[in-house]
Amino acid sequence: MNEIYDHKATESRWQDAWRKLHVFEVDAISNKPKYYILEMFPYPSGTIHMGHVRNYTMGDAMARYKAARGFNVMHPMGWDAFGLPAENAAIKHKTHPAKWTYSNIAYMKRQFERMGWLFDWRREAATCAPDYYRWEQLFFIQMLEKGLAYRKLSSVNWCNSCNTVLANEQVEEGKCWRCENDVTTKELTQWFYKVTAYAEELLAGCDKLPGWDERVTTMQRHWIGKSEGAELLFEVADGPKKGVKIPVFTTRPDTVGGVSFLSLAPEHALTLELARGANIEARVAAFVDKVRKIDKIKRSAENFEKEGVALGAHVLNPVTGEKVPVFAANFVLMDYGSGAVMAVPAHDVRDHAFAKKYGLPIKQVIAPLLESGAELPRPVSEAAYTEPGRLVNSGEFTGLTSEDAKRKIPQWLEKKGAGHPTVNYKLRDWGISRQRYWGTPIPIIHCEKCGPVPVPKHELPVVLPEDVEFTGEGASPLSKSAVFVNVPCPKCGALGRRDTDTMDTFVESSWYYLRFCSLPTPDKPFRPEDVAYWGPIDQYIGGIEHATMHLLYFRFFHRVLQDLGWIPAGVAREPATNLLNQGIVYKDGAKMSKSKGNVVDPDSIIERFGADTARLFILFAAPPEKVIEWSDQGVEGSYRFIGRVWRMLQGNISLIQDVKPYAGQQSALNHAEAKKLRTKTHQTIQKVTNDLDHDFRFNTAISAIMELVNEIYSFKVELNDQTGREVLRESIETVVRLLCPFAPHVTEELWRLLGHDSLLTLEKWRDHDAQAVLLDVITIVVQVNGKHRANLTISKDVPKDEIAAMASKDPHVVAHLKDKELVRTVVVPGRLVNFVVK
RNA sequence: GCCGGGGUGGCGGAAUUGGUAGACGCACAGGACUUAAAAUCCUGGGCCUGGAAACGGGCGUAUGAGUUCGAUUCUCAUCCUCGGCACCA
Repeated sequence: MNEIYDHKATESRWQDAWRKLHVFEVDAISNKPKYYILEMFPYPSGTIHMGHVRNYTMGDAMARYKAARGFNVMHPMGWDAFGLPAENAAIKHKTHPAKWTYSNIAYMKRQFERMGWLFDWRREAATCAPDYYRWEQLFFIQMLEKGLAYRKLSSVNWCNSCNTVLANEQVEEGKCWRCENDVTTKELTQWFYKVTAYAEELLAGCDKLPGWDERVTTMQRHWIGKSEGAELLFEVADGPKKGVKIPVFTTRPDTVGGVSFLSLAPEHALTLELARGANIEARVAAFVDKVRKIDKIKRSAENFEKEGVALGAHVLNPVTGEKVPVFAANFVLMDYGSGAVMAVPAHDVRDHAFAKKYGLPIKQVIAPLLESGAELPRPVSEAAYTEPGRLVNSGEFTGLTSEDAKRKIPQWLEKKGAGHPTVNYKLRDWGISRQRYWGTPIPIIHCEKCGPVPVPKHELPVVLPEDVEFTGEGASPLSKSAVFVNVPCPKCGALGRRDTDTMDTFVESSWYYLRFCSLPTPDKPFRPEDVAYWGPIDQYIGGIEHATMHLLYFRFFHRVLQDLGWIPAGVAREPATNLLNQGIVYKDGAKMSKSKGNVVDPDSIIERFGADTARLFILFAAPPEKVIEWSDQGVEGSYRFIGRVWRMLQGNISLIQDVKPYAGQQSALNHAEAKKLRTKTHQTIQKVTNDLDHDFRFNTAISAIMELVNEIYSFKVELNDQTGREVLRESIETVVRLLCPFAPHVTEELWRLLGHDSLLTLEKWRDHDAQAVLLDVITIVVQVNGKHRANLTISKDVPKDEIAAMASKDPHVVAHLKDKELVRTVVVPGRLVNFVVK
């Protein structure tokens, strides 16, 4: 008997076996149902961290389970290999980003193997390979042709530390998502992907994703930010721009009667125009200049002091015909709606503050609909009343409810050509240009005569040049490669200049799941028939931090590629059916991070306790979507459990090695202890199966197996008890089988010690025996007035009406029923009896 | 401010969706084995309380109400907490 389990030798031996047998290599031909499981691929930073351990252990456990359940499981892996850290490392170590990246990939791939994670490595892809990004360049050109990619000068988010532009999604609380540097704004000409073209569809799709974490769909709904309202036209009444109509967007067209001024964004094209020639022109110009100098991020903070300046001009209220002044105001955003807002101080908090500050009229047009007895809100002269209500002081619309007026006023204006109902979104187009080297080159040549010209498709890929120096200074590193930059215009042949920006790395991760569907295909990004077979992803797993970044982009890209014809029309419109967002790994109350110095290195855990221990701990410590607080003692507990399972088999091997697992009927067992153990065994199968089928409750699945192990420890059997030994063997084999997805190495070894020649990883799952899970003796809870007073152990066959009679005889119950009047008896079959007394 | 989660022992967490609250694990305590320790195996435990013990009694799932024979679970209010968005007109 071998008391000590040698995790090091055992784990590497089985990893070798799995590799040699290519166990997780699958093809798109099978009579089994397909199951595409994918974890968000990692950035090859150098070594794996605990977040990876959690993410990929969950994926691996699911993949192993689903394969055992008879699915044709595709579980691929690759590398999100472009990005800034490679460039920074290049600057620091005087090496090339590619060299750094590929050596990291090699190391991390070994770590993946050491964790026992099984993938179909034939499908591996690194996004920094020209064979990968060339397709992205083609998609770019096709999107350009369809108007889904375009270039514009705009004010963009800029990170001074990363020296590059950031998408809106990459700015978190005014800071860079990567380096946490304060983000500033810059005016730059950039390439954009037109996500807004899909705004409505992406929003509607959120309702059709029942398999997604609701936190994510909620965040995406908010991010898309749909507002229904109206566009109203205010005509300029005086000055040089008399007659020009200024559109404003409002969600409250019912309040239009209360407009007492119009506010324009300082950047609005009309702001300076309207003031032209008036004696206040200089003041307005100074104000605009001042506001522009303040960073947009700071300016858009809610508590930023509201300021404005009158432009001298007036506009006509399209409903009342009233003449109201126009202001420039620092809180009006140029990039939402039309950059102009109708101000209704009586019913909007910001307008109210502004009107108070500048002494502008506050006209009430909405009166609260008060239920009797309700308190009157403060008068509008003191505070804005922002709730809906009934219209007052609104001419022919007086008396309508807000709800009716919101519909009727835009309709009425539409007939007069002064407005119409409309919808606005907060979602902005995705700025994809990055002023960095280590990314996909944007396949464009700028020509003085022809403008931006796409690189002809047959010339793709535009490969990243090698002769680039990494200094960390100045503009795009690519601009320093003369060979790269100076090329003839594909249209006119004159000397042009390549675009020296690269694409946001989120573009690569927007379609890698499609690439994985095919084995490497030199002439295509992927084969449509493979995508038709494997798509969509059945189970996607990754961190919630991507809720409004990657998870939004890849929903967009999936639709674009389907509309471009790359994805067959029959494939679902959503890329992933189910999404699990694993929680973060914490230590000492904070997310593990190098800067906080609270990182636990997975290698050290593998070394000391083995991969199975690491896997078991990370799955057992908390439900998948919750934060895990790292606990060294918890890890030791998982380690102990593996040892306990090992000894359980070692200690019983002489009793079970020459018998088969019990294969008879449950009813044929007459030994009470054996019967009990077998019931527990099959209940455990049922419980674990159920936990894995519903939301992957790994933690409770593992605790159920622990219970079974405890039960086996207390089961005693004699050598001459053949049936008892068979039941014991069945139980022990069950533990090994059920534990395999979580702790595959030790269970593979135990399977071999049980005398099997097969790989446990390739063995089928077991179904529970429906007869065995039924208890023939059940415990009924007996309550008096809802208080637990006794337990009644009876045969499951006792008829309902006899149960109460039996329960009432229990001495404890008798004591509580004494001298009381029995009002009612509640009997829940199989569960409880409750005597209600007075 | 708005939206969405969530408050259960010393800790991580269970509880078949209304039916024995605290499974399983950690930590702790006691015992066995050992010259000893480690490891291992066994036992114990929500809190208060009566009893030498066997065995009872009361209170308990953030707080307060409500529905119900019965509430961690449903309803309302309050407090706290985490996450997201945030001058979006």
